[in-house]
Parts: sequence; C-alpha cells; structure tokens
Amino acid sequence: MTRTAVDPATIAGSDDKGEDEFTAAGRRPTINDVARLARVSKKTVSRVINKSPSVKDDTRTKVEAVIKRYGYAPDPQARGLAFRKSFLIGLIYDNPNPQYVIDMQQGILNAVRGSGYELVVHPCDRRAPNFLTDVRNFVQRQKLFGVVLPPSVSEDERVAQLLTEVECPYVRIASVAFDAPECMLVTHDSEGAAEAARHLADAGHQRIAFISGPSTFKSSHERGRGFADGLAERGLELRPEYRREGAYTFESGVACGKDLLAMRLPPTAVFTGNDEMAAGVYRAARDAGLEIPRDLSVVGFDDSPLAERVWPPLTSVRLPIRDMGRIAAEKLLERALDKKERTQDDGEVFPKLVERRSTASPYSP
Amino acid sequence: MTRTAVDPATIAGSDDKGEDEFTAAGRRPTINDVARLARVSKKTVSRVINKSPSVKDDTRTKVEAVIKRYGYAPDPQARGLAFRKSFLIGLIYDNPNPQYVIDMQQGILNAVRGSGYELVVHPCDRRAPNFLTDVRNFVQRQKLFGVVLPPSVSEDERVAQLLTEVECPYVRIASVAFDAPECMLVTHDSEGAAEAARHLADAGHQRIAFISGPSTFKSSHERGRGFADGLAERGLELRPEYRREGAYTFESGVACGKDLLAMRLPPTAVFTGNDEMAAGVYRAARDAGLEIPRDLSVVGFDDSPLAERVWPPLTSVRLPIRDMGRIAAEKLLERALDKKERTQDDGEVFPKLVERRSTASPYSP
DNA sequence: AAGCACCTTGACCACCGGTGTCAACAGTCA
DNA sequence: TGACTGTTGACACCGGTGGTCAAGGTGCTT
Repeated sequence: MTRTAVDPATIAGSDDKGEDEFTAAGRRPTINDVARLARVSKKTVSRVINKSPSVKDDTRTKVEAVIKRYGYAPDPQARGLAFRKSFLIGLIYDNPNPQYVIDMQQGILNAVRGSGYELVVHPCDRRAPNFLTDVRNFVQRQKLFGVVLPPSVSEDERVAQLLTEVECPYVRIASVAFDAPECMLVTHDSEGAAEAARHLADAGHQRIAFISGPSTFKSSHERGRGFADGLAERGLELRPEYRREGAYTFESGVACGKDLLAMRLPPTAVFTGNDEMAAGVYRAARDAGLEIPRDLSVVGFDDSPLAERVWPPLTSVRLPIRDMGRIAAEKLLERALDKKERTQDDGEVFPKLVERRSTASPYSP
Repeated sequence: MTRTAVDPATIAGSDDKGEDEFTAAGRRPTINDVARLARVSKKTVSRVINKSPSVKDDTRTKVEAVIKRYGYAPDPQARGLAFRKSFLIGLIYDNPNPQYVIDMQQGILNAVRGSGYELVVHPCDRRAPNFLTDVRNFVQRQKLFGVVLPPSVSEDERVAQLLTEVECPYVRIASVAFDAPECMLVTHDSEGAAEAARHLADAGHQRIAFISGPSTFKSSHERGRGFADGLAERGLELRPEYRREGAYTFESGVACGKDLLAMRLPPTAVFTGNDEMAAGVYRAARDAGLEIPRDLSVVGFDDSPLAERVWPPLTSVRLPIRDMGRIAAEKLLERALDKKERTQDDGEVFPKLVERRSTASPYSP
C-alpha cells in the first residue's frame, strides 16, 4: 500500500519552542535529531510523521513525545522536494474588491491554520497577454499543493484546463456548477438576487432596474437571471430598457445610475451587482436631487463593510465569503487526507438578504 | 569568495513555454537536462544561474541559450534546501483595513514580479498568547527570505528581536524611524497630520478635535503629535478635552463622534486617525442633525476608496501604500543582490492631503 | 515444543534538484 | 620549469522520502 497521505498537522500545530540544545541556538532539530533522541531510526520517525499504519502504538507515542518536546517540524522544502509537491496553497484572483479578497484569504487561512500549509497570493489580470503563462509558471514552479479560484478566474476554462494538465488540484468558486463536485464551490448567487427581487416587488415597485457587473463575469448573468426570475415570481418583468452593464466599480455605478435616472420614466428601484456600484447609484441619486429610499430604493450585493458606512445603510445580499474560503481550502486538504473524513459542507453556500434602510415603497405624490 | 547572491530573475522572468520533450508532457527540464543539452556539468549550470563571475563568456552564453530555449527555471524548493533559505517573502500583518493590506500586497508583488520570489501572507493577532510562537514558527519553518512588517506589527520590538535571532531580514514600515535605516521605511505620518491641522486652522476653526487610533499603534501618537504641531504653527492648541481614542473602526468613530458632539461646546472640526473612523463621525453628525461640512468639518487619514464613496466626499491624508509595499520589498531584495545597485528611494515616503468637500469654514449664524 | 505467519523496525541505498568544497586541468607569465 | 590564475567537474550534502530486505519479536497453529 502506497501512502501518499500528507498531514503534518499533529506536529506542525505544536506551540512548543523546543528545549535544551535547540532553545538557545537558532538551530532547529532535524529528523535525525528526533531519531537519535527517541532511539529509533529516522525511517521510523518518517513513518510517524506520515501516519504510516505499521508503527506500534508505544513507538509512535515515544516519537511523538520527542517531536513535541523538542518542537520538531519537518522542513517543508525537503519534504516537498521528495514529494514533488509543496505545502503552499495558491490564491489566484482577478477581483477589484479588497474586502472580498481579504475575507477569502482569511477564510483559507482559517482552514489551514496549524496544518503546516501556507497561503501564497497571486493577483493577476485575465486580459494580460501572458496571463496563462504567468499562471502556469506560478503553479508549476512552486509545485502548488492546490489553488483556490474565486470569480472571475474560476470561470476561465483555460485556467481549469491548464491546472488539469499540470495535475494541480483546484477549487472553483462560482455562482453555478460547471465542473466536478470536488472542484466546485457553488454560491447560488441567483437565489440571493431572487430574494432581492421579491423584496422590491413586495414593496410595490413596478419600474425596477438592474445594473449588472461586466459580462465577463458569469456571476453577472447569474445575478441577472435570478433577479429576473424573482420578479417573474411576482408577475413582474425585468425590462431590457432597465438593464445596464457596469464594471463592478463605483464610477460605473455612478454612470449607469445617472443614465437610468435620466430616463423619461426612471426606475423607482435599482438592484446592483455589487455594493460598490450601489454606492455609485447613491451618488447619482444625490446629484439628481433624489432621496434614498423615498425617491429611489437601492439593493446591493456582497454586503461589504461599505454597506454600513453609506447613508442610508444599504440593503444588500450577503455572501459568506470567509466561509467560502474556508470550505474551498478544506476541499483541497480533504484530498490529501485520503478522503477519510468528509466535512459536512457539500460545496454549496447560499446568499442571504440583509435588510437595512435603503428600500421603501415607491413614493406616490 | 563565497557567493550568497541569489537572483534567478533573468531566467525566472522568461515567458517561454519550453520545447521538444518538455512541451507536451507536464515535465519541466531540470538542471541535469540543461547540463546535458549544453554539454557542461550541472555545477556550471548552477554557476550561470547564480551569476558566478568565474564562468567563461562563451560557456555562459551557451548555457543561457539552452536555458532560454527549453524554458528552464530552477526549482525553488531544491535551491532553497541547499541555500537554507526559501524564496518566499512574508507579509505579517495585524491590520483591520482591507484596502491597506491589499495595496501593500500589490506593492510587494510589483517589486518581486518576475524575480522568482513569491508572497506568503500571514495575518495575526498581536494580543494572542501564542503570537510570537506563531510568528517564529512561520518564519523559521518556511525559512523566509525576508518579511515586510506594516504597522502595527512593525512597532513590536519583540517581533524585531525574534527576527534578528533567527536571522531573517525584515523591513519595518512605520511613521518614525526606530531601527537601522536598511530595516526601516518611514512614512512621516506627522507631516500629513500637520498638513491637515493647517488646513483646518486656515479655514478658521478654533475648536478642533482629534480622534486617534488605539494607543497600541505608534502611528496614533505620531499623527496626534503632528496634528498638534500643525495647530501650534497657527497659534492654536489641541486641547485634551477634544481628544478621543478610537480603535480605527467605524463603530469607534461613531462612538467618539457622538461623544464629542454632545459636549457643551462641541468641536467645529474633527481630524480622525483613519477614514473608517471619519465615516463613523459622519454617522454621528447625521444622527445629531448636523450637516457636513456646514456644521462640522471632517478630515480623515488613509485616503481609502471609502473617502470617495461617502457624502460629502472626504478630505483625507493619503499615504502611497502601494509604493510603500514596493519599496519595502525592494529593500529586502537589495540585500540579495550584494547591495550593488541601490534604488533611489531612501526608505522614506511622505503623506499628502487630498482635499475634497468635507471641510469648510465654521458656521457662524 | 516446534513451526509458522505476521507485525514492527532498522540498515542501506537511491532519489528529489539544486549547492558548497576542493581538486584537476588548462593557459599565461616570469 | 614553476607559480599563478581562470575555468571546470566529481563528489558529498541539504533534509527529507520511497523501496528492499532482513532481523527480531509476537501470537497462532499443530
């Protein structure tokens, strides 16, 4: 039986500082030191570290005691060299939203904390000519253990194909499933958008607009589709003249907002693909002399901190981004643990509408 | 002469995909392949990679041609194992501001792009009991090439001492210098704060308040000192009763703002330690029925995107955070390049006041 | 009691893909 | 001819891993 399992967690999580000859000096114990101190061969130490089943319990205990006592942790470089793998998880992203990225990082780190894995971040530009080469170099040279792909990189089939080619495990985070379940974390954006639609429809709005993100994001379509479906449930239609395509930026939100409000029959409610653009609509409304929510209801997407900082506080659809990062990383790590233990999470999360004070019934003078 | 120089840039920056036997398969060429194809020993290839001066020019040319043709790049793990160093730069931070962190990351990555170094992020909690052990484990196990320390971690002498112990180069980013020049990047926050003070004083304000960040940040004191100095220049005093200590969070901004505005003689202008708290003051002012800037002038610090998204747009002191990240990383890399080439940047940056629409002369009815 | 299989362990070697050390081999100059 | 310098390669090593095989212990069977 070949064991490819790799899990230094038990030892890497140790908070000991080491002792004796290893305290003062900067020198850390090696596997040879541990072998000597435990009076076993280094091969046995290796067996313990890699959780080989053919080690007697008291030998294991003895070795683990020495490991813990002297704060030994295997050198990831040496181990990686032998395994032809590193213990680095890559986060490849092309996302303008800092809060999204930070939360995702935090989530991933929560999952790998104390496991000996580390997180390497790699922002990129999907439109750059050397984008794919860059990603390939990054993944292959670092021999990444796995990568997490949030939108919009997750939607790029070229990236998925490339990672398959170089045999690098990945988890794609996206609003709908378009890959094998173990490679996907589905966020069901459409559900959240539908909830926003029902919320606005139930408030009595008829002229309802939608500002999407760029069409290069699948989530843009998905949020649009969910929103239209939600309106349809209430017998309303998302009319083409009330649709605009933004760029997920504040500025594009201002522009689309101004454009919508300049219509002969402007909308009384706007749903935007993210909070940044909602903030842009706030600006447009203010410039048009309109008051939110009296003259215009606004709903955003992301529930970023910004939603609480603008006035009035923005009703927004929340995605549990930290959890997403955590689950994605867990899915990667599962593959190393021989799939023994599966977490409860099935690779799905659902958004949820957070109601604040930016929506009201349409004003009828 | 022992060469510790490490600079795979020339090759790591290559965008070639390789050829022949290395194109189709996932297999990448090793140093042995290059040696064989160039008809030299692998040691000589190693010499070329490490820019050893004792290689004949035509040998070097020959080897470099093969390297380029087959898209060879040395394995960072193997190299690291031999060097007892990795090619990973750590960013250890304890900072609640996502924009700050993302900008810093981006700056660091700009500096190391194409150099073969990668960025490993390590958020932490300075107050956690295992904070130092955690940092030590991270740095030592990964054998980090160097670390960048933004505030507030940069201000922690225990961290600096620990890094010195384990012989890990670091660059501390802070508002004042308190370490050797090659270890410091000074941001001179006090200058920006003074500029804010002069701006408010020149507008005619007399009752001027300051909401600092937590006292665990040296920058809090530094910004306060600079602000007081700026006021003093104009013959004004920063009175103790107009000082509050916040936590760099929106909520703390609201609280301190409400507290100030409830005074018998409330301030007519407020300077806050960051933009988040300024947004909090906005909220407090609105809740008190005050209009900005008519009834209250506000100046923030950071010039985060938030400054443009609130209404009215916030006047704020800008720090060039991306540049700071870039310069910090460059300072680290310089040490590898045998200090031959020094960049122009001396390890200093200066903040700058960005005037928007949140300040005016005090309202006198 | 002997014979047997099985479990556990270690000794040893090769290997991952690079680097340091040192010696050998030019070629040049005195 | 010898000393010196510049260039190159053989070999051990970084700190782990896998593989093979044999030694010793255990428990089981007969």
